[in-house]
Amino acid sequence: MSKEDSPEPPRKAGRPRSEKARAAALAAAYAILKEKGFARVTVEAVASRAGIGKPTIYRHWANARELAMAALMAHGAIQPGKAAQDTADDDPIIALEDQLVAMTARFATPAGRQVALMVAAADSSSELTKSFRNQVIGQSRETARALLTRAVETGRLRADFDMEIALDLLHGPIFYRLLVGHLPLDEGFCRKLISACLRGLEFG
Amino acid sequence: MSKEDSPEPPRKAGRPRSEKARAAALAAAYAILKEKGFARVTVEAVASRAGIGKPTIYRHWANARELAMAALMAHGAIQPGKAAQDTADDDPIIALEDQLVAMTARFATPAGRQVALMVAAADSSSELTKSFRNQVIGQSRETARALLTRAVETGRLRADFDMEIALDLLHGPIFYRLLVGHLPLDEGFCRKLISACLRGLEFG
DNA sequence: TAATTACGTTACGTTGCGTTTCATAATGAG
DNA sequence: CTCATTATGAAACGCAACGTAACGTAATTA
Repeated sequence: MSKEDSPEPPRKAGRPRSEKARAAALAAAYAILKEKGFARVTVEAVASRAGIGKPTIYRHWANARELAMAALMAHGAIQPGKAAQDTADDDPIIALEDQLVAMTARFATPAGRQVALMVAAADSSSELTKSFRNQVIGQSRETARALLTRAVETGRLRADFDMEIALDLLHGPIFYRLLVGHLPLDEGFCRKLISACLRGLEFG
Repeated sequence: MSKEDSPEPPRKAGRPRSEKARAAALAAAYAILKEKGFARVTVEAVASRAGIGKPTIYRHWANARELAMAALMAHGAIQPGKAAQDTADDDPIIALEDQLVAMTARFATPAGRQVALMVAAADSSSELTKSFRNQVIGQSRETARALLTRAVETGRLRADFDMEIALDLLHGPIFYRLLVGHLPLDEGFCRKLISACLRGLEFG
């Protein structure tokens, strides 16, 4: 259920799309992305570097932003790091902390900030955008959701909170500091944030 | 202490900058911003509409983004709404709720989303960006900070939390939903968010 | 073999950028 | 008053990238 990419290849008439050209475009886009940043991933630069034609790129993606998102997804540069699950302590709370700290560290870089910005600025109506959003933010949410659920089941947390709100509570402030940049986004902040989420501001 | 705009006008030699041209640019930029959105605020469009020259615009602002930010600030389109303070209940917690709900309502629009996106995407090294950020997010934070402080003083909240963390806890998730758009950003969310912040996820 | 579709190349028109040049206008200094 | 200084609007520039169209060619199905 994880890969229903092509239910069936209906094999139309005519010359098939070149998978080689597609892969070359993704590779070139990813290379430019890493070397020169998001703004330099232009259709013309990718076409030139990949040795393919511009029209071919437009046959596969709507514009350079979508191509950049596709390149990031294709190269798995957004994966939440399975290390989080390896490090998973018996205590789901500690595991949650570790996972959020790791996620923060991955995003608190110029490249990570660009990825977050791409999510924020992307055209919401595009299917590719939705996939990208799911990879960038959905993954971390699902991991956190599982840990919170386990924490509730083992009696470490109350059970009467709204799960989506809780996830926003944990992730929102990180995203906020990352993009607004009003205050530093470091591990100390991340840990204090989690602590505050758990304890709340009121008297117990 | 609120307007130390020009400590002194050092009156250099030569023709002075045309305040009329400056105002025309800001007005035209704001009009285009409202009518056609942020992306259409180009230096050429503003110059044409304002009846001024492109070089004049570049003499005042570094690029179209900064001009757009300046236009928004000049027209006070970002003010936090003093209504929040008027509505201020005796109970600072209720006042805080009202203020955050009002802020959310203002931002949960296409225009508000654009403003948030401008903050996120702006060049952090620019002074104008910092001013803009202060107007967009600083204002609401200061209001919330005052209310939280009052709530602590009147014994409604614990006093051992980190104020900046608390402010991020309240604002971050709103900003997050606004820009990521994974789930709706409405008043119900806003109120549940505040409730969760106050209570925390742990047992009391 | 014919129809169909994608390929890479090349070229096109468009938009917007940021800069330069120009003659002209407005100010302060001498 | 005259001069140096600086800003103005107008026009034009070269640059980059956009997205599209026109080719002739290659690959595939019917």
